Amino acid sequence: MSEDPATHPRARNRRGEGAKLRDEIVAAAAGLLDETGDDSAISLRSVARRAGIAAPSIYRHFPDQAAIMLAVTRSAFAELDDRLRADVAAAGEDPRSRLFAVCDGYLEFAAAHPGRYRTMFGGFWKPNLGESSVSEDDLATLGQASMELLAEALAACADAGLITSTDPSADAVALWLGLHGLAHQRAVSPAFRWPPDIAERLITKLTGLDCE
Amino acid sequence: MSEDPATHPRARNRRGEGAKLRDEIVAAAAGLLDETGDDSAISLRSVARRAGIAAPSIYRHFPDQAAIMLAVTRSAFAELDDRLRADVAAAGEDPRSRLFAVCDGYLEFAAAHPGRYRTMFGGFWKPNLGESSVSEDDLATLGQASMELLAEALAACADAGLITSTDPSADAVALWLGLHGLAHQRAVSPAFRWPPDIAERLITKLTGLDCE
DNA sequence: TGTACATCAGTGAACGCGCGTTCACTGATGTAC
DNA sequence: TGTACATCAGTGAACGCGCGTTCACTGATGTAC
Repeated sequence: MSEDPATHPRARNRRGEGAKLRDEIVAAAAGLLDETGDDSAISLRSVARRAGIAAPSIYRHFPDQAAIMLAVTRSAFAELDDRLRADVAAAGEDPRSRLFAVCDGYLEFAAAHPGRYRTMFGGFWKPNLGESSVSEDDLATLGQASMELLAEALAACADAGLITSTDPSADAVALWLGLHGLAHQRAVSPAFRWPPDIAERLITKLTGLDCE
Repeated sequence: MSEDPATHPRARNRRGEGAKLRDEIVAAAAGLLDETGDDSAISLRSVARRAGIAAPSIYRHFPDQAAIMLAVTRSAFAELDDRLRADVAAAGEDPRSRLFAVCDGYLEFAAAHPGRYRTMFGGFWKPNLGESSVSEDDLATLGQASMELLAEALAACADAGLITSTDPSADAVALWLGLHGLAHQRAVSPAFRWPPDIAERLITKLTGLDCE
């Protein structure tokens, strides 16, 4: 990362450390996404260029180009999940603080990585299933962990009597949809004049809790 | 439309009616979007093939490929706006019915044309501004009409005392974000097990009105 | 300790493809005289 | 009314490009003896 690939092509890994390149490839793709915000800018060749390697070198680590996209998406979801878990842990024991921590963390992640966020949830890049190495299951399980984290935080508020809900898991989906709508659309249309308190407004309405 | 372009290439327009082809090109692009749901499947050449014409014929009507995307997006927004206006007019004078008519119409449009919806709001296909014929203003004004329609319907409910709002226009944005989150994510992940009442749940929370 | 060799990380050249765009054109149709 | 001609709608061939992928390869590094 400290080397400029254009001038110092990159040192080859030592024997037995070839797997390191795999991570560098994923990082290069994530970097491209964050910078261009356009997943059509991610080609096997552009990722290779950015990683400072020849295009065919990718095939030692990924069977095809869809596999790179899956790997970068998976790693982005894992990063989101880690972040949310850390946020909720840092929020202490109060269910209400924990719920807000998840919501805020979610929105901050999307704001910090709009390009990656769009790729995670945009539903484009979808490989021609069957022609590529990526299966339907690979895609279906992607957002699950973060969704469950949100559902747990909301259920804890219901258990504590802070909110009343006829169906906490459906309410969690509704809350997530609102967060997603905001996160996604802010990534897509940063120029829109968003009301400054739009996040609090949305969260308040969807959780039934005041933001204080 | 009744002709199969593969077998009957299409009759050339009469003199003075060349502009008809413009509409056919836009319709072909919209058709591709609805069928494939993938805006990378829309190339100048794929649109030409579908319209039953040679690729260069497009240049009589559009300066470049970004202009086609803008035209098809514009026409999709116009279609959505027309639909919502018709729905709200059909709902009569009750502000509450009118508001629900806009919300339901919005979600139905997205469900009926998921591919087009993703292209309208997905924020991909964004042309390299400056290199193409499409300007930033062209993009900024796109969703405005429908957004205003929603804001008016919500403001009418506030005026009628059906809801209390500290800021009706910000609440309209929040409501729209929820609708968009649901519309978008249903288009992207139709396989997810959405709670059956998710739309009512979301609209109830965001408007502060019961769906009865 | 020295050396032959298998393994491993990564490369360079080439392929066929679909793309956006350009160019000079064709042939039907309406119009001026 | 007939005919020459300008206009218009649309075409076919070609271009250069970046793409994903394949192939046979290179050269450094660790290991067996």
